Order: sequence, then structure tokens, then C-alpha cells
Amino acid sequence: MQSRTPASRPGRPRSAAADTAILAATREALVELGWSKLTLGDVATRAGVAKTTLYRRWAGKNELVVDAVAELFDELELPDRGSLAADIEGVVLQFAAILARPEAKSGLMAVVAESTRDDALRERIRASIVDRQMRLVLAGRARAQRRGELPPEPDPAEAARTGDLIFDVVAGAVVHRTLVSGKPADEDWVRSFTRVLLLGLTGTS
Amino acid sequence: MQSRTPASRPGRPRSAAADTAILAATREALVELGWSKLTLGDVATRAGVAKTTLYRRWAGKNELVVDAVAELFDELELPDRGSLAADIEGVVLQFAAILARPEAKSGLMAVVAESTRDDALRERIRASIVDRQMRLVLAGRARAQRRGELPPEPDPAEAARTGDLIFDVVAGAVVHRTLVSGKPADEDWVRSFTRVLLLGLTGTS
DNA sequence: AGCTTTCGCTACGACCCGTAGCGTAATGCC
DNA sequence: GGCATTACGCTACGGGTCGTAGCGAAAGCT
Repeated sequence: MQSRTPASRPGRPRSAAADTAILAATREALVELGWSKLTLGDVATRAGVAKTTLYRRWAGKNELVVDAVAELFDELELPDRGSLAADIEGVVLQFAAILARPEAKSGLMAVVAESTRDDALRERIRASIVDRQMRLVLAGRARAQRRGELPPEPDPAEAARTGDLIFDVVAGAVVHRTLVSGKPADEDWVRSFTRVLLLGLTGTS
Repeated sequence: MQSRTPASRPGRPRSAAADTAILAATREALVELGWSKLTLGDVATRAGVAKTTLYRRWAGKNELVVDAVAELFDELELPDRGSLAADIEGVVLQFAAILARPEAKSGLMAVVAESTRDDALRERIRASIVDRQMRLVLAGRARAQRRGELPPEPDPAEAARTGDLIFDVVAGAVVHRTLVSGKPADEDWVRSFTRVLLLGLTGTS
């Protein structure tokens, strides 16, 4: 995290409190104003910080919002509910709960849209948001294979492809349900989705 | 379409050529500049039209881009390839080809993000983009049921839920693969995806 | 003809951007 | 303690975009 401060540089250190205040203010502004009407000047005022301080730490609106939204996914974890179906339902419900929050809705898709023309931004999103979700998928699959609920996958290339596919199906379906269809990914929906996914992966439910 | 012009209003009619020029200029600007750097003044100049003409027809950037992107989906249709699996692969490949275009990538997700705070915009997207995709899903399922590849669904409420689920899974997976994971939804991927989906829906592949 | 609406053009205030410059505050090193 | 170095708050600025108003001319209808 502190790769820019090799050990302890000379001079006044950056305020860690300012960072958390800025990111919290960014989420607050996302809720109240949405992505398009959010301005860096407004965020600075909300955080009680000068606008120049903001520009010293983030290159622009895109990078700031990525970091602010990424913290929302900190609470994601893989519960052990005893069966693969229950594990999937648990994770998907957590994911859906985060996506239901207005700051995630308006912020996440906007930066993803911007990342289609900015490779550095895409990499930032991948490293701070997507990778963490991917790890849950891989961990869940590994656990299920230990339980014997999923067949082992000897070929690593094939295993990677399958992991990517599962991830895109799970995350994509929840995001599409929440943001495009505009309907809640509630327990009933998650149960139906998990049944189809599991049947698709194993052939038996 | 011409609900605003009950039959033929008095006065000079609006130029239909201007509409097509503006929408084409919008897509061109999306490719070159992306969503965030696209300005209405620039689009007007590209289209050879005054900026005021643009504002007379569209409320703002959001509505304009929705209409410009919607035309990309005009080419979507449901081919009859003989089997449900082949039909799904065909439609998904068409959908993926559209999403691979830069004007779709940068424009579609941006307006979806904006629609999380604008109900009228969400409705516009639903009517002009999402509904057409949904019809393909429903038509494909109906055809598969006639073929006996999918079980008939007597309960209309349950049928609607299942249709929504299929739609979110299909569209969500392709969108996530293309925009978030940043990898192409090529034939190999589509084949794997279709296999999982079909097995999930029927229990047999 | 006369009426009505659209079009192109110019101009405008308002807002936000991103940066520069300055004086001040906080830390590490000698 | 003094010194160098960096971060901070503040102000101010040119540049760009927004969305609208006002005008005269053009293109339809009756």
C-alpha cells in the first residue's frame, strides 16, 4: 500500500484521516448527486479538505470513485454454510446487498464505462474490486471440490477458463438484475439462480 | 413513433436527415472521444447542425446516447438454427459482436449508470434497448417449448420469473465478460456458456 | 398571401476543471 | 534547536462546457 513511501520520507506525512474523510465524502456525494453531478470541489468541501489536497492524491474523478467504491466490497467474504448451494447463495446475497446501495449503483457502472477507454483505470478496477470477487469464486470452487460436490479439474488452463466463466455468469447476472432490469436480487431470485447455476455445473441438483 | 405529430402539424417539419446525421455523429464521437469527453457542441458540429437544433430534440446527453446506441441493436434477430443450443449460440454471438464495438461499450454502460438515478431514462433504455433483447429470449424459449427441448410452463407468473432469470443470466454474463473482465466473448466462450446454461435449464445436455 | 414551426447563428451567465502561487504546519535529520 | 523537505489550506486564474435567449430566414400548411 505504501509503495510510494519507501520507508519514511522526509517532510510532513500525508494525513491518513484526510484519506478516509475524502473517500467517505465521495460516497456521500455519490448517494446525493450521482456520478455525473459529482464534482471534486464539492467532495473536497464535504471532507473539510482543500481541493488541491484531493488532486495531490488522485489523478481525477475516475480514480477517486474507484477507491471509494472499492471499500464497499471489503465486507465480502466466503461463509461456510456446509454445502456449495448454500455457499453460493450466501455470497451472492452479500454481493447483491452491496450492489443495492445507491453509491455502488451509480459509481461502479460509471467507472466501468470509463474503463473501456482507459487501460490504467481498468487495471485499477481489476486490482481493487474484481480480483477480490474472483478469489471468492475460486475459493468456493476449491472447497466444493474438496467436498466432492464439484469434479476435480486436472488441466489448469481448463480450470482457469471454467473459473472465468462462473465468475462472469454470477457477477454478470446479479449486476444485470440489479442495474439493468432494476429488480431486487432477493432471496427468491438468488435461490432460483443458484439452482440453475448448480445444475449447469454438475448436471445434478 | 410520431405520437408528437398527431397527423401533420402546421409549420416547417423537422428534418429527418438531421436526426440520422446527429445519431451517426454521436456514435462517431463515442468512438473517438468516449462518453465523458463527448460534448453536445462537438456532436452538433460533426453532424453539420446547430447546437440549438440538438437541444430541441433531445433533453440532454443521456437521451441522445440512448437513441444512438439503440440503433446498434436493430440488427439483432433470432435465427432458426434447428436446435435450442444453436439458437442460443447464434443470438449470443450477435449480442457479443454488438457489445464489442467501442461505441456500444463506452455508451451503453454509461447511460445505464446514469439511469440508476433517473427513472425516465431507465424507462427509455428499457423501451428502446432492453425490451428488444427480452423478446428474443421469450421467442427462443417458446420455440424450444414447441420443439420439446424445454418443458412447458403452465403458470404464467412462474414463466415470467424464469424468463427474467434467463435474460439476466445471458445478457449479464456477456456484458460482464466483455466490459468487466475485458475478454472477448468468442465462439469458444459462447459454446461453454451455452452448455452450462442449457444444462442448468434442462438437466440434460 | 398569412400562419406556424424549424433552423442556423451569435451571445450570454453559470459552472466546473485543473493548476499555480503563496504562506503555514508537521515531520526527519544534523 | 535549526534546517530541509514535504503536506496543507487558501485564493485566483484561464479554459472549456453547459443550457438558454434572441434574432432573421427558410419551409411547410391552408
